[in-house]
Amino acid sequence: MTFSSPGAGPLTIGEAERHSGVPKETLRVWERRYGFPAPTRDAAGDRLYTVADVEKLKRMKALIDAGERPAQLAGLGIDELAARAPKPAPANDAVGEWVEAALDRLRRHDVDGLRDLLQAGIYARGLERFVQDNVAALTRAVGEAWVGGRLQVYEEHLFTEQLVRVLRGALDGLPRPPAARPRVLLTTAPGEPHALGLLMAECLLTLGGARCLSLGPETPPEQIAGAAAAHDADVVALSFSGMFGEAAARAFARDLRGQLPATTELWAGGACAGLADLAQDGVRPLVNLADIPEALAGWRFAAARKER
Amino acid sequence: MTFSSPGAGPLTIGEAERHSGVPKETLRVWERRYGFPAPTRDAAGDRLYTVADVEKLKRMKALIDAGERPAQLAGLGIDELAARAPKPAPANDAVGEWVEAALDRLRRHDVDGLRDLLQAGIYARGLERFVQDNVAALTRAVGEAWVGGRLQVYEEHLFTEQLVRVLRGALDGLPRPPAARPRVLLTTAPGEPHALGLLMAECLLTLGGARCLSLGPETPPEQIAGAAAAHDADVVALSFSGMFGEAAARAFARDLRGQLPATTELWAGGACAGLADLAQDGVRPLVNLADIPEALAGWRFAAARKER
DNA sequence: CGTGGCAGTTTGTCCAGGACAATGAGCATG
DNA sequence: CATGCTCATTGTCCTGGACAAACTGCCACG
Repeated sequence: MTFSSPGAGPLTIGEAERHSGVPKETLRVWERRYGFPAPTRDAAGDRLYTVADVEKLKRMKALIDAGERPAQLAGLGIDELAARAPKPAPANDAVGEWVEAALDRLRRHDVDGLRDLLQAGIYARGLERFVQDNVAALTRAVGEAWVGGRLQVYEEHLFTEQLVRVLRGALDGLPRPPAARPRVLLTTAPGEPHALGLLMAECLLTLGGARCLSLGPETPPEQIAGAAAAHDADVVALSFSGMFGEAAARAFARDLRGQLPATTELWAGGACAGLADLAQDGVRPLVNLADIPEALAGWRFAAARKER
Repeated sequence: MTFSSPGAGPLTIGEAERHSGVPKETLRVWERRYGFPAPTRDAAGDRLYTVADVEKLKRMKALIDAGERPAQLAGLGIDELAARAPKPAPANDAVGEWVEAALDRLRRHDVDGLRDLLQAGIYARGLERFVQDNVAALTRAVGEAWVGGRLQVYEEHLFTEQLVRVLRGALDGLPRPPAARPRVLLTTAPGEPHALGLLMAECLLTLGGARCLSLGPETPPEQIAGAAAAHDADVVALSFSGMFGEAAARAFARDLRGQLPATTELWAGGACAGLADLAQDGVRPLVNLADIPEALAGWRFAAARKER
């Protein structure tokens, strides 16, 4: 594995895969079919991608994950791709203005100001509404700004870091009675590194009186099943971001469902498309964050009926 | 992408890659050269790996990352692989006993007890010595226990999660004067998802009076350079875990060094082998955590001399 | 007019078997 | 003992083809 110089010089296919998220096989087949990317070759005949190639690949992947088709996208320029990005909704209400203020501080690199604004949001609206409204709107806005090329990658990293910090701090302040029910095991599938959704869910679940245990991201299914058994979990909750493939999410959830005892519920939430269809497979889809309190109430109702 | 059923049934080569961490190309070439793994085929001729194959692959990868060679390992059984794992050092001193106590709670799934023990360690020894001695020894012990098959993957996840929680909490309690110097930008290279080392470094740096800004893991080099410029960083600090390749680490550090202004120092720490050689490339290697206060003092000395 | 099934197209993943550059090991020489 | 050289080991990349799953558009039917 050589890292070459992704900043100035050309990247190998492996580096292009890591930086863009598009697998090697797919890069080669796109080249064959659509003529993009069209990398030069080094002395050994290995492909060399430019930074601009990788930048365009990232945009393409974001749009494909949002439902577009590669054949339509490959011929477009980088600015035309940005034009296809979903338009940022105008800021009309209070949350919208708050989101704009946060984005503004992010763009001006005012890290402390951003953190203060996040923290102030919690105090002003309470943690539950903050997570459900402000955080949800803000992460969407940041994602859209990134796809549209109005935000650097490092600015997104910075944003995530500050949000994690504030949410973790809030979570530490909540009471966590050890005997609370349901006991919820939180994690993501392998290949899904985004842990922010997990943290948001943990906030709402803990607020709702559940006992949360987070494994962090990327736990293999048999390990999830093992952990659920060891910790006597009533519910396993998964988070799938919008970047995660629909088919992969369904296959993973179905597989995990098969490995869990029938008495353990499986919940799945996040921005991933087609989540609602999971209901057929014995998985409870949480299409938006407001479904979490509902799901908790549902579990408690069922548990109470079983008691009798 | 199908996820199949890694718990019960056979896995495709892509799933085997995701679950074992060994790339597809390497799986095929190992099969050709060493005869392991020897997957069956489905009707279409695609490889089908068993769960046992993947389990052995995980162990092999762990040992290879620790310096063993694949040709020696491929012929061994799963128990012989476990026997090759480094022996856990006997617990003689106070830290050793504390580590044993923590491992014990982890194995008994006493999450609250583990967190209390971690927290108590901070109070008893102070954050600086806690991070330098206890956390360093504990993470090493957990890594060894995992390679030796004495710890499940999910137990390791659980451990990391609790440690992150406690360290983040401690960090929130530290004063962070906005004007403090040096200003340190923290992150890892793409392909290095482990953020624990980053968090430990952030603790020690903040204790040492530096102003830290963490980007979280996996920031591309040009983005690091951009962030360093935007935030007027005096130092960029990278963390490379033991899983990260030596050559890749060097190439990445050298590349980044070239993109940073000469007045910005570049520090690199972590368990990655061959880190010390980076000194030739204008990178300051931090071979163990105790080097961090030293590096800070060195920067302050140089900065003071420049003032005059 | 809506709905379900069917053929055609698009798309991602996998295969074989060869090649090569970088790393590490073993050995000879100063 | 240190340094340099050669050889074996190892991971990554190549080509060009194949195929199954998902999605499209179309038509017939209720």
